[in-house]
Amino acid sequence: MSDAEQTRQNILTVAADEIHQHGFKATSLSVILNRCEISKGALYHHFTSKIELGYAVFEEIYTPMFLDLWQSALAVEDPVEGLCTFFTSMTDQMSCSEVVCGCPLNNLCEEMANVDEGFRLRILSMQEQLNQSIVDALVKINDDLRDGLALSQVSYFIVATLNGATTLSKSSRNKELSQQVIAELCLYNRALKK
Amino acid sequence: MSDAEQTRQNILTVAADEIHQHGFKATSLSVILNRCEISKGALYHHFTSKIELGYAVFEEIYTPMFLDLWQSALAVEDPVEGLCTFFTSMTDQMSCSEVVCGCPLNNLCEEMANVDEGFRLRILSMQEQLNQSIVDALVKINDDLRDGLALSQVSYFIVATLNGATTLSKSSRNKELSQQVIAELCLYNRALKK
DNA sequence: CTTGCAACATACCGAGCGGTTGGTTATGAT
DNA sequence: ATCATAACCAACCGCTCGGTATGTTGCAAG
Repeated sequence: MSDAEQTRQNILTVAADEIHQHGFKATSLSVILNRCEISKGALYHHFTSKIELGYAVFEEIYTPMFLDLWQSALAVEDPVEGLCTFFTSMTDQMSCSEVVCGCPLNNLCEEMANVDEGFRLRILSMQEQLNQSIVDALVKINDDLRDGLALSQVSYFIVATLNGATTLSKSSRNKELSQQVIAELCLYNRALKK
Repeated sequence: MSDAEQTRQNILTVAADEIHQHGFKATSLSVILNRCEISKGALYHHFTSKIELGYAVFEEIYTPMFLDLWQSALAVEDPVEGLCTFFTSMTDQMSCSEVVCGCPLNNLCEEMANVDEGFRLRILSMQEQLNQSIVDALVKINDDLRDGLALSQVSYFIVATLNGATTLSKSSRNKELSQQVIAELCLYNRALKK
C-alpha cells in the first residue's frame, strides 16, 4: 500500500472511531488531524468535505464490517440459532465503552437520517440489504418455521428490537438491560419454529 | 399565569419543539429567542444555562407528556390490548414530520445519555418508571398470561422494540416499516396470553 | 537535470455558538 | 411617592467550527 493510501486509510479508521464515539456532527476534524498527526491540507487532499469523509467511512468501514458480521451469523445450518448466539455473544463480549457508544449504524441513523439525504439513502440501502439477508436465511429453513409468518416483517422486528436494546442500555451504562432484551428476543426467535 | 411565567412556559414549549426537531446540541438558542421574540437576557433570566433549559424541558414537558400517554394506554381492563391499540393508533396518526423526528425521549437517550450525566440519570429514571408501570399493569392480569414470563424483561423488550421501530423508519421517511414492526409487536404482545 | 503533479503543510477566514456584561423598564411592597 | 427587585434588552466576547488560499516537498516521467 502506497504512503498516500496508507494516510487515507488511517484517516478513515480514526474518523470511524471518532464518529462512533461522538456522532458525526460532534466529530471535530481537528481531533482527527491530531490523532493522525497530519495537517488539514492532507485531509482535504483526500476528501473534499467533512460529509464526504463521513460517506467514505460509512461505505468503506461501517458497511463491510456490518454486513460481514451478520452474514457470518446467518451462514449456518440453523440461522435462528445463529442469530441467537450472535446476539448473546455480542452483548457478552461488549466492553463498557462499547455499550455506551452503541451501534455505529444505529447512531448514524438516529443522528443523520433526517438531516442529510446522502446518509439517509446509504443507511436505507444497508437496512434493505440486511433485511433481505435475514429473509433469505429464514426462507431456507421455511419448513421448520410456523405457518403464516411475514418473514420481512419478522426480520425488521428483530433488527428494530436489537437497535432498541443497545439504545436502552445507553442510559443505564451497563449491559444488563441489553442482555435482558436480547434474552427475550432469543425466546421470540426460537418461537418462530414449529 | 403571570407574564413572567408565561414567558417561561413559552420558552419551554418552543425549546421542546426545537430539541425534538434538531436534537439538543444542534438546537440554537438564537432560534429559540427569535421564535419567542425575546432577548437572550430574558432567556438567561429564567434559565442559568442551555443545559439547565434542557433539563427543564425534559422534566416539565417531555416527562409528563410521556407518562400520561403510557398511563392512559395501560389503565384499561386489558393492558395487552391497550398497548396494541396505543401503538397502532400512534403510528397511524403520526404525520410524516413526526415520523422523521422520532420519539423525543429516545432521541435524547441516543444523543445525550453518554455525554451528560444529568440527562442520563433523568432518562434512566423515566425508563425505570415506565418499566414499573408496564409490569404493574401486566401483573394485574397475571392469571391470563402464560406461565414463566419474566415480566420486567418482557416490558423492556416491548419498549426497546418500539424505540427501534421509530428509529428504523427515520431512514425510510415513511411509517410503513414502523407499522410492520408494530404489527409484529402486537402479535408478540397477544402471544403473552394463554 | 528539469519539470510537473501528487502529497502534503501553514496560516487564515467568516460564521455561529453559548455565555456575559451593563444597562433599562416594569412591578409590587412599604 | 419611593425604591428594591424582577424582568427584560442590546451589544459584545472568546472560542471552535468547517473550509480555503497559498506555499512547500518529494517522487517519477521525459
